[in-house]
Amino acid sequence: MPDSTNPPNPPTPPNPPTSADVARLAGVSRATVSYVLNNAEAVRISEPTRRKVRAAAEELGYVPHAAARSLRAGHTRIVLLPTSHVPAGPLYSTFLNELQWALRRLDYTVVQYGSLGLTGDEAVRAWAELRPVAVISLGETALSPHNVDTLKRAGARAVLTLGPERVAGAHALVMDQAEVGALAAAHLAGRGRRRIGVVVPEEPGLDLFSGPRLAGARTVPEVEVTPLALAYTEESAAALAARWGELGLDGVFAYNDEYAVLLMRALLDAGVRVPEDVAVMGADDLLIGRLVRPRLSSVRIEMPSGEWLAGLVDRAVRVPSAMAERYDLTGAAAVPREST
Amino acid sequence: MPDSTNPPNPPTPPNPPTSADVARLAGVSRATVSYVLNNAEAVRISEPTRRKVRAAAEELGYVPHAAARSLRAGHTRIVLLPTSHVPAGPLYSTFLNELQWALRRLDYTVVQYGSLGLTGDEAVRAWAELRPVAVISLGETALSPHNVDTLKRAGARAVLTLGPERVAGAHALVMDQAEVGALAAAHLAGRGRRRIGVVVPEEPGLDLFSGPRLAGARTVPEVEVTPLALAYTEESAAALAARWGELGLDGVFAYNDEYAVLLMRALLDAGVRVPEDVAVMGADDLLIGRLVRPRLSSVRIEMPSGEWLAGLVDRAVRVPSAMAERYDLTGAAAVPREST
DNA sequence: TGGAGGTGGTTACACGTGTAAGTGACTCGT
DNA sequence: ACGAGTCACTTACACGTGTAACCACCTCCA
Repeated sequence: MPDSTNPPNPPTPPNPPTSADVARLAGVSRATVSYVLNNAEAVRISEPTRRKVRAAAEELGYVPHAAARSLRAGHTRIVLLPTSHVPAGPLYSTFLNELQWALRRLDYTVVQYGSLGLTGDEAVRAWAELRPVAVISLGETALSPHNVDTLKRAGARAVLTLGPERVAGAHALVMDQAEVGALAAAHLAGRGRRRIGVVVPEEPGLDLFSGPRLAGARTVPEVEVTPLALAYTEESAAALAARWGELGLDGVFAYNDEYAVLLMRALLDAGVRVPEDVAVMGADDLLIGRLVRPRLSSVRIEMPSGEWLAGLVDRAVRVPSAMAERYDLTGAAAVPREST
Repeated sequence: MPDSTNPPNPPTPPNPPTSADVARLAGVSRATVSYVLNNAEAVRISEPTRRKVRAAAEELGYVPHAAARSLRAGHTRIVLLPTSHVPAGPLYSTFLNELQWALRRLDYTVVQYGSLGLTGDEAVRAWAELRPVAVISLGETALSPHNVDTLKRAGARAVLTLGPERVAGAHALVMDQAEVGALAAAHLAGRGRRRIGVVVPEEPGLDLFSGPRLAGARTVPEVEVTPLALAYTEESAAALAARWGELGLDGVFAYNDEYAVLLMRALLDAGVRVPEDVAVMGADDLLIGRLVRPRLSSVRIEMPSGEWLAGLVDRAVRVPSAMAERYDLTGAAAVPREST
């Protein structure tokens, strides 16, 4: 018993108070404290005792220990969100924010976990240590069926993947980014363009999106595709615009409205006319595309709302069986404006 | 012992394997398992035994239970990041991302925690349950000294606040958003403008930034300030531009480059000339401001890098005493371009 | 031969919590 | 007056881990 005669503000706070401390101060057993503080209804505790316990807890500033609690309970309410280290565009980042917020509202604890330089297996084991009740893999690293198994053995009741294809054992939200590229290329082809460039961001971490979008553009037979690396800086865009003539392109699909606006600006500054000399197309239908002149053509994507996904996770956790294994989030449409 | 004769793929995975299961399979005691798997050097274990244990752990897919571990250890490596539910601009959101990534690299577990509709005290108690080793309050709700005390009693070795003023007991990163507003207003005044509007976003959650920026603008004696509510949509901007004439303003400071670009577009579309009729000024010096015409004047802000802040947190955790109580992150400068 | 010292383990406890099962005191109906 | 039944608690165990303390065995030297 190290703390006799509690000073009001000890210079070195000794230890977080436990329910045993509360029990001692209230003059009851630890079990009673637990019953009172958890509002147990099956056990009858007199009102005066309840007040004593609550007062003692208040005075000590008692806060239960989440780790001990979930150790005892055998499960957590942690939802693991392995994220890459790049913001990946406003559309995606808004979605992510919504998702976190909605999960919090459903009383889950959201834990962000970057996989660092670890291999897939190492990363998954690190995730499993937290015993998350659900994992939402956003596709930075594709999960193997074995990984899904590891997570489920560690107590995960739901493993969701958001990516281009489905993973065995997990619930999959299949969203086909290839279709975005295909729509863009088809739209450019419809405008009579035949030799188009596809901007691939140099920033790492976007591969999951940029790869399929490029591949999708290649599936359109009428056009010939040239990949173009571009960093999200004015210098990089100016350099690309400077060698534009020798590329011989009459259309360009720029991965994203942000990259598209950047490139279009550089092209205009270099004297290339849009859309006369080159048609420019973005994606994600961001507000910025409507604020520039000429207005940017784009591809609108149906992102699921964060609330919807959070609700899906919640259902999957509560009734793991009664869930579809695959949800198709197809829904993209070209939005023609002035730049094509 | 429910699992005799382990089938390779049981349809219902029974329970996550524990170190006791590993010990049983390897034919050693649980302590030996712990020593081997944690590479304890103080205890001597023969090489054949080590291999047996590792093999057993591998076969069972054993993953340690983080909650049990940190319960025993008496501390965690959780860094709590109470965030608001709005992205709050690219500058800030990039910073946040950097921070999370850097913390992960230092082997901390980042937990995002929105405070929902809870009161300050309730929210802080919810945070304390996780026994985080550090809390980085990003100022959504200002912490009271009592709150800081609660967190420290719960084991937090460092509480950092990022906001306009310092909180007793916590390490403070004081970044004065008022200066941003003052600089913008002063710059407009220097261009001869006297009646300026200050755009205040209608989106909730930005109050912490927009409030001080507005107040800062008001500290400049030469100008008269009119607050202007604006949502981040084209409709809202168009509506504001439509009644521009009756406002009688010759300058506007728009909180953010994004809001500035939005408003400037609407003004130009409504026939208001920039900068002849009205000078427009943004903040945060985003790339977008350099891509529009006329180029947007802005206020550049020295945000600390995420790595820097992560390093600071790490030092605060390891040597709580040897730390300054206050860091001033002042460093803003007007960046004149064509819109003023 | 016998004790000192090293080798390779094991036994036992603590961390903080939730809850099933048990217990003593009191009331009540016959 | 005495078993049955309620009330208001307490006792005891389990969750999974790390580590200090203990112990059996072997080797080596006096």
